[in-house]
Amino acid sequence: MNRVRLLVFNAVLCVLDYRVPAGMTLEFGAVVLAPLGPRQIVGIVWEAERLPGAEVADSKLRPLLQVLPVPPLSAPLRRLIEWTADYYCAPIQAVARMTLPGSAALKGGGTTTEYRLSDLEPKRMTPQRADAIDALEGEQASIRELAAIADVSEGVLRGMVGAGLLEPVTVDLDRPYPRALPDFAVPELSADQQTAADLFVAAVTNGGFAPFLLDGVTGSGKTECYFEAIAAAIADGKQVLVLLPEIALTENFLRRFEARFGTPPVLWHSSLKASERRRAWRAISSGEAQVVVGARSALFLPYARLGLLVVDEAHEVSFKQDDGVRYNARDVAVIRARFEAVPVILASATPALESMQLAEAGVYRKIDLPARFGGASLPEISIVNLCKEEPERGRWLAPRMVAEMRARLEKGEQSLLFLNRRGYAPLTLCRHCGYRFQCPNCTAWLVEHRFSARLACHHCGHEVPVPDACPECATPDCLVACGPGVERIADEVAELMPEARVAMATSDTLNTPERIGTFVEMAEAGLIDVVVGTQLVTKGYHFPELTLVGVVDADLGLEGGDLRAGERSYQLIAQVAGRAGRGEKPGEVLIQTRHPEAAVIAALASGDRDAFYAAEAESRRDAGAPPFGRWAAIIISSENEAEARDAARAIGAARPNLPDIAIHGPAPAPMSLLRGRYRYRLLINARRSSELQRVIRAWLDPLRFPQGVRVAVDIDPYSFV
DNA sequence: ATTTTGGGCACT
DNA sequence: GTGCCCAAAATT
Repeated sequence: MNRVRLLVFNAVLCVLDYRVPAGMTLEFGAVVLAPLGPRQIVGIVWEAERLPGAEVADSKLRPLLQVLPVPPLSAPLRRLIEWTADYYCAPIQAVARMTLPGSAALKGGGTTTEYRLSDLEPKRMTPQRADAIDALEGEQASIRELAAIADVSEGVLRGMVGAGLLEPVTVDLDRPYPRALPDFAVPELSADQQTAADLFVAAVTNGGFAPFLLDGVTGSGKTECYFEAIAAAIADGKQVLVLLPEIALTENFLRRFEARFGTPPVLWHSSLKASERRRAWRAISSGEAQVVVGARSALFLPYARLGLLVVDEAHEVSFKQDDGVRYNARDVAVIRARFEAVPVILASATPALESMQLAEAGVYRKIDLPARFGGASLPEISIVNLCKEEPERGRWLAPRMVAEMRARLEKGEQSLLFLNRRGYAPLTLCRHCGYRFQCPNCTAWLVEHRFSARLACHHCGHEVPVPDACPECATPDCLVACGPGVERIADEVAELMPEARVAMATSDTLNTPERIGTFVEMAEAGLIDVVVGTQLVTKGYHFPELTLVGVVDADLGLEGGDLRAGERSYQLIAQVAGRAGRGEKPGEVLIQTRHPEAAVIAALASGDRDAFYAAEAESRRDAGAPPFGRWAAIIISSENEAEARDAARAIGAARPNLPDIAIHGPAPAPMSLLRGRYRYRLLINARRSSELQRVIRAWLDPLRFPQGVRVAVDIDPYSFV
């Protein structure tokens, strides 16, 4: 009797045994189609001893239907899936699901029909058709995508297909990508860069696990260094994965990549269209995709010949996924490199404390790139103490900030104001009765967006038009905006310096590649005097005339008691400071704060990064926080408040009593209502040596909860909401 | 998660 | 007995 154990993508079933029909050959990792009741499901053939499950009698087993025509998942990837599920207390099938595309992409082969403008002379012309013909010049895509591009209905385009104005083109779904050329444009490197690049290249050529921490200030040329490692890998026929935070912001990165290798990389991110996702997945799993640039979800794909992993901006908190499987892509990338026996490069100008500690402990090899490439000097940083230099009433920019901006304007240079808060004002209230606009689905104020005349929740997307009168007391014109957002700062600049050309750079204004492109072109051409932006502006842009960076509120990120708040503030401000003086002219940075004595601010002002890490390490040691101790959170949520509370109490009642593990709660989470779900939370603080995951599993596994109650475990949480 | 089943109940 | 609704059981 030939039986196999499958890992199936089903929340409850997880493990199912099947009979192998005569003539079917299987290996571990094979992706197969199996019958389940009247349906068919996809499963992965797994080592039975690694997937615990009750033995089912041979007589109950049904035969597998077929082996799907994709390469089997490799042993290192299977071990990575097991490790991730184990470490993050996540269901293994939820982790495994991240490696496979939708089931259609597993079937292989196939074509799709796209459309483009034909040469035919239009007989009947309508305004919509004229618009479409204008907008679709040079485009080729599905009807739906063309309709989005031209901003006309699909009906209009179908009519044009009928009239022969659009012609169908049959496209191979799995058409190959253009080849990246390792020697397309080999750059001149500085001595420091060359040393680093040589080390990376040697590590790639030799193979084997080799973790590097590439530490270099903004503008020191980290990218060029690891591009050489990429070149070595693809010259060897190996694949490379480059993980980046927020893939939408990589226009600049892609241009640099194309300039170096002659073609763009294969992209992987959440907003790929189904056909693009499928094409990329098949190229990745077949080994044809040479360099994949992706967001954290690209980490679990089944690379056929992985030779190098790069995590750029490795300190970024967005590598921590906060829904579904709560993993940290930076940490898992190092584990994957170990299982695959390949080098991994973590690149950052402001590495996470955890990474610094691992480098100090000798686990990572630390490579420093001290100088700014091209001789540009680091900006001068000074502090504006808002307690002493107060802005005028109702304003947020201190007189010194305004004076410096005016000086830049007169010289024809640019200023950048950084405030990590979208919209006009974070809170709106009624002057008459004190009513505050709150999100009905979340524990959060509604943020006024004056641009779109709406009040919006930044957590769930809830939006209402700004009303004329207070909804509580019906007093007209009584609403006051409290606190600043970037829109309000932009207004303030426009009032103070009416002659200045002000541009806002937030995810609300720069939400398409076209808009980003226009913004960058205008800023580079000197058509913008002042940029007011959120964290969107902290990386990637290089404006030669930018000589002043103003941080509007350096204390903003320090609120909320998040254990990484200090580090995150430091990183954000250091990154945005790095925007100043990247050209010929030296840059200056002004930081507005009410707490100039705070460790973060003092370290920024003195430029003493080591002092910051030392202070941060000490406060983490005191708090038992990583890397000295460990934190975990259990988050219980339900649409029904009583159910969530009862489940949280049941978990609290079953808490283990152990000497080296402290358990706090359950208590309502700081955001006790999020996207319509009531949330309770327990926090667990443990010694580094404790077997935290095993304890949590033994604690939660026996408990059962009503349907609708979700219990999520967050190991090494970043967000404490 | 999805599908099947079976019990309880109203109605013919 | 039949149809219908909903909860419980089964799915390998």
